[in-house]
Amino acid sequence: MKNRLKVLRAERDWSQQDLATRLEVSRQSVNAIETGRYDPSLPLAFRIADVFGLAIEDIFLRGE
Amino acid sequence: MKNRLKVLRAERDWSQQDLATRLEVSRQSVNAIETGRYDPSLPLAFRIADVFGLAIEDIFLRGE
DNA sequence: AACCAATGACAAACACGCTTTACATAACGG
DNA sequence: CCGTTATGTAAAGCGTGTTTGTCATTGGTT
Repeated sequence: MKNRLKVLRAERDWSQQDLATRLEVSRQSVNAIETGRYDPSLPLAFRIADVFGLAIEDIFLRGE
Repeated sequence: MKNRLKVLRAERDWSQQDLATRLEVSRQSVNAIETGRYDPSLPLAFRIADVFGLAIEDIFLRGE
């Protein structure tokens, strides 16, 4: 499942560690999700959406 | 994570098995999600949203 | 009463999400 | 050159998501 995390981080000038801290997950989790190695759980997806102030559908893309 | 699956099924008069078939998952998965025993994966949450023609945020509730 | 559909729940097994620890690389400022 | 920051990846371990199989209960039908 593709996502726009890298771009959204860049827009805010956040490192993977910055985002991980805000989400209260490990940096490796952010990296793994961002590089598509796995998808976040639904609760984590909600936290990600909250951190960026967007809907889940605006961050994670249905394609593939 | 609370959800509105039971109501959404009722509105459409679908059994848990009907929904499971549309989602291509087991009936037990639908039942477990519906009764709150666990949350679906993000890809499954997207399929659920698609089946009902709603946004994930309109089916799964942030509270608790 | 007997039957069947729908629902809820449990167990065992396997795949996946997420953790920590660790290592490697590239880019930057002293 | 050295130290620091950012990123990608890997292994081991734990908890969760999903499956198949099974059982019990409830409500409706015949």
